[in-house]
Amino acid sequence: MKNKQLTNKKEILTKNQEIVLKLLEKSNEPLKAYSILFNLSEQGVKAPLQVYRALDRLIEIGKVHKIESKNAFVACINSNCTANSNAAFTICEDCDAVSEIHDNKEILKNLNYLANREKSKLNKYNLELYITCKNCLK
Amino acid sequence: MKNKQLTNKKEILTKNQEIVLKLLEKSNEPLKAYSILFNLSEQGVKAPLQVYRALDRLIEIGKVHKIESKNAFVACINSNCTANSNAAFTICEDCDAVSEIHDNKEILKNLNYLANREKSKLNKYNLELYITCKNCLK
DNA sequence: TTACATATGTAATATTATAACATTTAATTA
DNA sequence: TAATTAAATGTTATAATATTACATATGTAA
Ligand SMILES: [Zn+2]
Ligand SMILES: [Zn+2]
Ligand SMILES: [Zn+2]
Ligand SMILES: [Zn+2]
Repeated sequence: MKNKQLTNKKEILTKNQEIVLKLLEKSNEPLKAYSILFNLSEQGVKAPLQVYRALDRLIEIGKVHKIESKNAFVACINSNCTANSNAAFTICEDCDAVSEIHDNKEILKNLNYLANREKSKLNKYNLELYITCKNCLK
Repeated sequence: MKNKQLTNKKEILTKNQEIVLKLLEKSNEPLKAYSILFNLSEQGVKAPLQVYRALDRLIEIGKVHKIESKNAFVACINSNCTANSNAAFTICEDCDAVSEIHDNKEILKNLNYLANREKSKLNKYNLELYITCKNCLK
């Protein structure tokens, strides 16, 4: 048996998706698409499209998020995102450190309220908090 | 007296800033930088830099916001943004309508809480709510 | 097998944004 | 006022980000 049977088809990744995700997971900062491309050139990734296509899919299934204000990509560390595509990040304006916010039930509740107030339906959200982080405040 | 005296120096706009802001204010949707450029070509705006420089400044003083996930720009409709650079938007996934959220005190309170929880200081935030709007829900 | 959908490869090109440097205009100050 | 400095503008080129279009390959279902 080549590929073990998975209950969730979404979790079967193709080769390109796999190596892009691996790279993002071992990176400690968001990576840009062309940086991913250069990093993976020895693994057969030779064109922007290979990267963008893999990223598109990974984002679609919630394994990767795009930090819109940075045009950069991070692996998701919050198992819950897979379900709803929501994401919330803090971005330190001093040291550029980016981290995903885990416990965001309260946020979601508020945002749902905001959307409902205008009689519209919230599908997903993107939240970027620009902060000065603990270390940089010292 | 050519220019009336203003208490807040920030509100004196240069020619390019003025015409870019005017265009955004009369537009009913976010505009992309190159769309602004083409729109203003007859008014002497001939190079991307003229647009980007004006936008940078307008964003800095809170008169314009960038919708990061669309690389597009809108005039601020919330007098309060000038002070804090915060912005929150709803974006309809069906009809692309974008609108700025006015009353966001509650959001700010929540986000401050999130930042404080991690012992960091919130400087500003960018929030994009992807919704299905009132009209498109019908 | 055939038919279909999905994934991949490749080249070209579109879109968004900035760097570098020259010139002009406005604001300060000697 | 003239001289000095700072801010804004103009212009060209180029960098960085992302997509289109089309050819080929691979996997799946009938
Ligand atoms: Zn996540
Ligand atoms: Zn920091
Ligand atoms: Zn605003
Ligand atoms: Zn709509």
